[in-house]
Amino acid sequence: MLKSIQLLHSFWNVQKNLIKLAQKSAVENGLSVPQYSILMAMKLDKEMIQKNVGEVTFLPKSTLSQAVDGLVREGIINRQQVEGNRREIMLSITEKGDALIKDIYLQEGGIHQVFQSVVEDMSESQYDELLRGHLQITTFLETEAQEIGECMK
Amino acid sequence: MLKSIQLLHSFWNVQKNLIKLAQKSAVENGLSVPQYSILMAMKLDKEMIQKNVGEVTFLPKSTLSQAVDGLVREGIINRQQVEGNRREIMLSITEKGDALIKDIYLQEGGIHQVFQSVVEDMSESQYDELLRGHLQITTFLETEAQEIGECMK
DNA sequence: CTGGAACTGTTCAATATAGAACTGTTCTAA
DNA sequence: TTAGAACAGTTCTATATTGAACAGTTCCAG
Repeated sequence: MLKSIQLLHSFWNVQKNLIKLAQKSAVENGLSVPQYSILMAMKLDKEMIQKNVGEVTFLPKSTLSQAVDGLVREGIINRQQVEGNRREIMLSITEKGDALIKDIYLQEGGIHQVFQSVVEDMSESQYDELLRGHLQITTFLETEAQEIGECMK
Repeated sequence: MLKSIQLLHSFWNVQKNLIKLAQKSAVENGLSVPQYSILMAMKLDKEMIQKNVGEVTFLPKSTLSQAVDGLVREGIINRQQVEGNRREIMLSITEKGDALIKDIYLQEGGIHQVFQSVVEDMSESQYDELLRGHLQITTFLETEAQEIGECMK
C-alpha cells in the first residue's frame, strides 16, 4: 500500500510541474490548454479525423469542437468534411500551424527545451527503464480507463 | 530531440489516464478536482496552513479558497485562525474527512487500487528506477517552475 | 426500401476556474 | 510610534470548460 502511494506521489510531482509548464506554453502562444493539446496530438500526423483527435487527447466532444473552432479561426488548422463519410471531419495543420508548432518546440524554458535538458542528463539505460515502466503502467490504466470511456457515451 | 519528445509522450500517456481516474474518483465522491487535490495533499499531514496546501497543490489562491470553503461546508475539514498569526488559517481534517479519505483509498477501480496492482506487477529494481528517474525530472522542472511561480505574485 | 439505432460533430446553458481588486494582518525601517 | 511594503485569504467577475440536447449521416435488420 505504501509503495503505491509513493509511486502515485512521484507521478503527481512530475505532473503538476508539467501541467504548469504546458499552461505557460499555451498562454504564451495565445492558445487555450485544449488547443495546445490538440496541436501536440497532431504534431506527428498532420492530418487527422476529429474523432481520433478526441480519442488521443481525451477531450470531451464539446470542448474539442470549440477548441478546433478557435484554431480554424486563427488559421492554424483546416477543417473539411471527409468525402465518403460526411459525418466525419478531417483536420489538417496549415503552414501557419506548422510554423507555430516548430516555434513552440524551440521556446526557451518551454516543456520541450526543459525535457531536452532532462534527457541529456540521463543515462541510456535509465531512459529505457523509464519508458518501459511508463508503458507498463499505461497499459494497466488504459484497460481501467476503457470502462470509464464506455459510460461517457 | 526525438528522445525528449518520446519521453514527454510517455509521461503524457500516463498523465491523461491518471487525470481521468482522478476526475472519476472526485466526482464519485462528490468533490471537485481541486477539492480532491486538497484532500490528497493533506492525507499525510492532517493539519496544514492553507498557504502550504497551496504550495503543494499549485492551486491558485482563489480556487483554493473556494474549494476549502466547500469542504468546510461539507464538514470534511475544519478551518480556524492560527493564534499568533491571524493572517494564516489552519486547515485540519475532521473524522468525517478522514473516513472519506480511507474510503477513496479502497474504492474498486480507483487510482489507488489500480496503482496497487501496478506496483505488485513491478520488480523492486524497476520500481526504484522509476522513482529515481521521476525525482531527477522533478528537480529539473522545479527549478524551471520556480521562475513561473515568481511572476505569479 | 424503410425505420430505428449508432455515429460524429455542434450548440447552448449551467458550472467550474482563476485573475484582479480587495480586506485585514504582520513586519520593518525611519 | 507609524507609514508602507509584503503577506494570507476572500470576493467578485470574466472566462473556460463541459454535460445534455440537438442536427445531420450512416448503418442495418426486417
